[in-house]
Amino acid sequence: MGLTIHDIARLLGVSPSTVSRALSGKGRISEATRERIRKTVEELGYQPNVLARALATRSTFAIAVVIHERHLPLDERSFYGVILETIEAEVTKHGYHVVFATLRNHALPQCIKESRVDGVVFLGTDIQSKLVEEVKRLLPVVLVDYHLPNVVSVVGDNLGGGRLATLHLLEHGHKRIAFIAETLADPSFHERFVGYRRALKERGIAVRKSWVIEGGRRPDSDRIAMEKFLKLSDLPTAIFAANDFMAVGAIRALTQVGLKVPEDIAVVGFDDGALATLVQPPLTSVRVPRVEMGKVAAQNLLGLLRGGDVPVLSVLPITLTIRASCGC
Amino acid sequence: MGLTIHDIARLLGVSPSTVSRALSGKGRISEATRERIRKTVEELGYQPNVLARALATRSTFAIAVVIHERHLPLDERSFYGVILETIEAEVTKHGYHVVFATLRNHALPQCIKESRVDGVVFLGTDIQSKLVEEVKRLLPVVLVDYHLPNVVSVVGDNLGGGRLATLHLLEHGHKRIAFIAETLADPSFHERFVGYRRALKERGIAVRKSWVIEGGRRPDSDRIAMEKFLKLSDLPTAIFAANDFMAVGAIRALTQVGLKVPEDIAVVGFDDGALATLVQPPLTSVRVPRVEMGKVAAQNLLGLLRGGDVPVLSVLPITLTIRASCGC
DNA sequence: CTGTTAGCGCATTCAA
DNA sequence: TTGAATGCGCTAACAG
Repeated sequence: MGLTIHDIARLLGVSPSTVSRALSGKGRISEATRERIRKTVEELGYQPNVLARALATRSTFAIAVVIHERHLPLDERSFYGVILETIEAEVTKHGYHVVFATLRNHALPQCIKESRVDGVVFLGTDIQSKLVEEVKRLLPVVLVDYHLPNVVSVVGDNLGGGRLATLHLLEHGHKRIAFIAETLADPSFHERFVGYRRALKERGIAVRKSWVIEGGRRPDSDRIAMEKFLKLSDLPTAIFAANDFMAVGAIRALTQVGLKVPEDIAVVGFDDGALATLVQPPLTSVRVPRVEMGKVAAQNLLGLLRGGDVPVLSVLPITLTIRASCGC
Repeated sequence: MGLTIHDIARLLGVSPSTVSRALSGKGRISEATRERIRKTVEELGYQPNVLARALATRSTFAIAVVIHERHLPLDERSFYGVILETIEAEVTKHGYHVVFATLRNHALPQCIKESRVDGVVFLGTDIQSKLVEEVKRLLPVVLVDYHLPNVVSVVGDNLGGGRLATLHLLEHGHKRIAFIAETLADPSFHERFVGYRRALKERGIAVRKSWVIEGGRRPDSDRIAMEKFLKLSDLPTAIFAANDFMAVGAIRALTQVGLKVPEDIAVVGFDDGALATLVQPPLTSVRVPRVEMGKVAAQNLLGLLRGGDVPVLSVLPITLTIRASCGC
């Protein structure tokens, strides 16, 4: 703190630019003086001033991780915390920092406007493509858990996962399978629904509209959905829930009215997070590779920052974690 | 982007410093020229370069929110995501940004070393006081969910909450109340335990050591603890869990062996997060004011940055959210 | 009230 | 291989 490149230059009887070169590794410099400089830098605990460096080089060594306000709160129902944490861990290895920001009212986050960051990761859906295009003109952008044409995106295989879960229930002999979600307006949930639909189609089973149930975007979405479900005249024998939150709500609602899971009604969820092992029976759930998503997103953004070539769309493989709620 | 203070100065036939003054609001300037400047700045969409500004003023308008790696992952069991998000929302109002960082191996986070931030919020326990002292010499520091002497700290009333929960069970007529936690080595959990002990003492009931059960710091801590619990020769009639995660695990374990909650054994948790309404029966739980904690932490740090006076210890009041698991 | 001057700390030309 | 000079964009002290 306070110690500058001039101080250690003067101390060693060299010029500031020599010190700069020694530290940045750019430009030719003799091994001897480099070692001398490195040594005293070490001893004195000199820390380069990143602000000055950023001003001179026009790069901040910081990235923004931006989450849409719709995905808040970042509470027990969200898995974006894990992704954030993974991105931080990954970019930190390469000397980068993470600025955490929220996307409010579709307004360009201040940290992007102010060029406080070298690149941006957007977490979650519902980000207007116009906005993404605007940011993309300024900085490298990576989308996570969402995708847009011509923007580097990292997603889990929602469609494949939805299909996998549904096929698993079909293999258990279920032919009457309901699909419940908070809302199909959410692209991820909709993709899972398409997977469900595809699996049924493959087995020649028609989709019954009344068995596709939305609870709405609300805290008690699970209750609303299950109220609708329990009012059905001919109850399905299985439920595929678009996420674990809804699946857990389903199990609770079913248990409450005396229906046994999985004997009376089987349940499969989607996410395979901490909730899955919290319920009784333990939840069979499609595993969303959140850690991998964070890692790939970070690596892709770092790739873009280096000017490298990066796959536009990374669809990460998804697996089914089998526990008891499906009847296995 | 690219547009500088010189550009708009030249455009208006004034000097750069005049523009600077107009924008910063510092120094005297005529209302007329200020308005002229403000107008063209608006029209041209000029964005001051924060890096240059930071270099000149030595203030970054960014704060760090640092979480100890022990509290990772930031998954469905953590409530620090909410606190992070609240802090971001709060400081954003005042033009500040949030750098998210992890405390690894008790090493000073890079963003602090590099003076990328003006202040620091530490989230969670287990932060070595030596480290905090070191940071405090460099920057204003606020602790959340933890406290240290002479450091501005924001905590929930863990002791009061533990007492409240235990008293509630006592009022239900329970005299045999177990306490389960991941570990008493965690200061928050220990405080909750002290509250439990105090409540029992107040009613002249002795603490039975075998009824104070730790599951350890592990993902399946709840299972371990409940295994121990179910092996007790004389089963308590109530459980006070140090957090909702353990409470939910308790309910699951009890249900699994055919014990009814709350009829056979009552359960009270601590946190009152999203998990509490996810289980059956819904969990009676001590509400940790996470949003308030985040807000107060942010406001206190902003206060310190302004050089104001700020309370060293803020103990936020805690309430009991009564649902069904206690027998009410 | 406004313009001039001199840094903030570092990177990067260009000479030597 | 090294040093001197210049600039990154803004703020602040000092004149005027």
